[in-house]
Amino acid sequence: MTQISAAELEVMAVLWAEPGLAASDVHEKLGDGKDWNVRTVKTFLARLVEKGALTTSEDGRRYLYYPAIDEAEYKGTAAGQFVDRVFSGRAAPLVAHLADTRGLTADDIAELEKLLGELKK
Amino acid sequence: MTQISAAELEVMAVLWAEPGLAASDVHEKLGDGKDWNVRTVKTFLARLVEKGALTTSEDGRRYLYYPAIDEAEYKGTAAGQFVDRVFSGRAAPLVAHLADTRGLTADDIAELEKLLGELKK
DNA sequence: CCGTAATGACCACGTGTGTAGTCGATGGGA
DNA sequence: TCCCATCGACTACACACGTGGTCATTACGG
Repeated sequence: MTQISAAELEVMAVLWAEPGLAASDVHEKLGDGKDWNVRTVKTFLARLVEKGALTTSEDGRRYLYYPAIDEAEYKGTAAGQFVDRVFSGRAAPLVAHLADTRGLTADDIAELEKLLGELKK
Repeated sequence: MTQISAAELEVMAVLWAEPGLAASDVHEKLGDGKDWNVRTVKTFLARLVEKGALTTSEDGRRYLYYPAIDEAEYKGTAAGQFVDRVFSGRAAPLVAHLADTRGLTADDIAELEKLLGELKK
């Protein structure tokens, strides 16, 4: 599984949210904050296709892009790798650190409790 | 804050666990699994010093290396960045994904519950 | 005392990544 | 009809990273 870089991941996020966009559309959606040249965005799209993370369908003389990997699956794997890399595989300290440095909201805590309740079953 | 790469982080882990080692000691401690050439380890050490993540003290004709950044602080920041990058800043989905793809152990769950109990206060 | 092994300083090199430019084709508005 | 904006294809390039080599020096065991 070739790695998806930080910048490429932002492109994936756009297409996970709204599959079937053309390069210029992706560029537009990214506009918020990111001010990448449209050619830069096209480079990322091309690399993601090369990596097998996106597929294309032709639409006239342009391409529409679709995610070829599942969002949930990717994120799960990424989370696992991160926990391994930084926290030696232990999830609890990760949550502790998150709580510490950025403060979990009450909502986060409630959500986590609900989650734990389900996990215990 | 220049980024610390995956390989460099393993070196940091050794020195966080046991500060004041020489390059060859670090190489030895890494032996487990990693079979990096001692020169490779030295490259990482040098780069970490350059990045300001380590400091050195001379010990005869060699250096002893000490972490210059705090472990907990680094991990907290890294966790925050990861959650931002991959989970749009939401911690709960991250835990959900971890639970999903790698299965939290009963111990993990217990630890998280304890943590949440404290956070609620 | 002498050679060997280890040390730091510096160098190398292929691949990935962020950031874009050039070029030839082409669809659409003036 | 004709020119421009836009598209994909290809190219560029500096810096990071993983991996390790060379070289001159020096401490230590025999």
